[in-house]
Amino acid sequence: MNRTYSISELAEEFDVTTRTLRFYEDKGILSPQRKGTARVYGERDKVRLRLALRGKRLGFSLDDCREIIEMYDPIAGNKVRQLRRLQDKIHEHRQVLLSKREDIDATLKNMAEIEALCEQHLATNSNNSPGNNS
Amino acid sequence: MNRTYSISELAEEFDVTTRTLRFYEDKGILSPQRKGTARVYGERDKVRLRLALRGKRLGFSLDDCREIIEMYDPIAGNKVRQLRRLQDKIHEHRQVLLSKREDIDATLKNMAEIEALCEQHLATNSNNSPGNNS
DNA sequence: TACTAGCTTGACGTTAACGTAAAGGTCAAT
DNA sequence: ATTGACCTTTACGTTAACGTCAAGCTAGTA
Repeated sequence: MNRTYSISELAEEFDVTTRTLRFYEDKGILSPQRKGTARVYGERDKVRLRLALRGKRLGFSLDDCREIIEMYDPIAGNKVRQLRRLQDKIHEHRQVLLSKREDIDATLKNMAEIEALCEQHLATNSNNSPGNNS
Repeated sequence: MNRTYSISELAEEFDVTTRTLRFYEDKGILSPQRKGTARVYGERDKVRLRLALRGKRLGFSLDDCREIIEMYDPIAGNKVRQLRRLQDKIHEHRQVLLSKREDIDATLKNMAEIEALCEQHLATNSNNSPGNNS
């Protein structure tokens, strides 16, 4: 249990390069243990990497990703002030995420419209289309 | 009707710089008319710019954005082959969009979980918290 | 012991998406 | 006719997110 991973193992599992993993470490996203000089990644790193890549897919910068990931960090022992700040951050990010989802839904709707036009044209043209029917 | 816009008018309306508009023209996203050497933007340009910015917010590259935008172009007169290719593109993009939406929903869910923990800690700490209550 | 596989730290190169200055054209108003 | 507010093109600069060597350490194996 509590398996660990070498840099190339982790890279292969997430389909990124080792360069990327070292770069993310520089950016404060990953912080593997060391065995001698070699990096040793654990569960925590896997989770954070997964979150970072998810953030990237949504168009967030790595700095944004780090900010978001840090919100997942242990809450226990936090002062009230810090908890309130965390709440604020959550609300901000939620707004961004919701507006992104609206963008997606609008785009999906457009796609559906185009697709409908597409099928309509295919229906009217399929009977008497000039030229190739290969 | 059919108002036109100077480059700085359009830039202000969409809160981008004129450099960005010229850059998008280089990228084939915008193609304004000319009055002398000056650019004159119309409705079509506004639509395409809006689509491009929406794509960017979702993390698409400008090249991707152009591809997507071109799917909105007039369908009339297309051969069956091209209509089928358009359908394929739509299906591809729909998959990408749907997976992005899953990422968003997963993140929103995480946020909700963190928020719950947050409020839980605030509830248990609010009575006997040490230190400042400013 | 020599070799290979895998790890390390630099450090310079690259691409996308602009920023930013330079040098100049145009047109209405003073 | 000169000023000022725009516009133009050209071109070099910048930032993020890595890619791509180079040079060297290190642990297991033939």
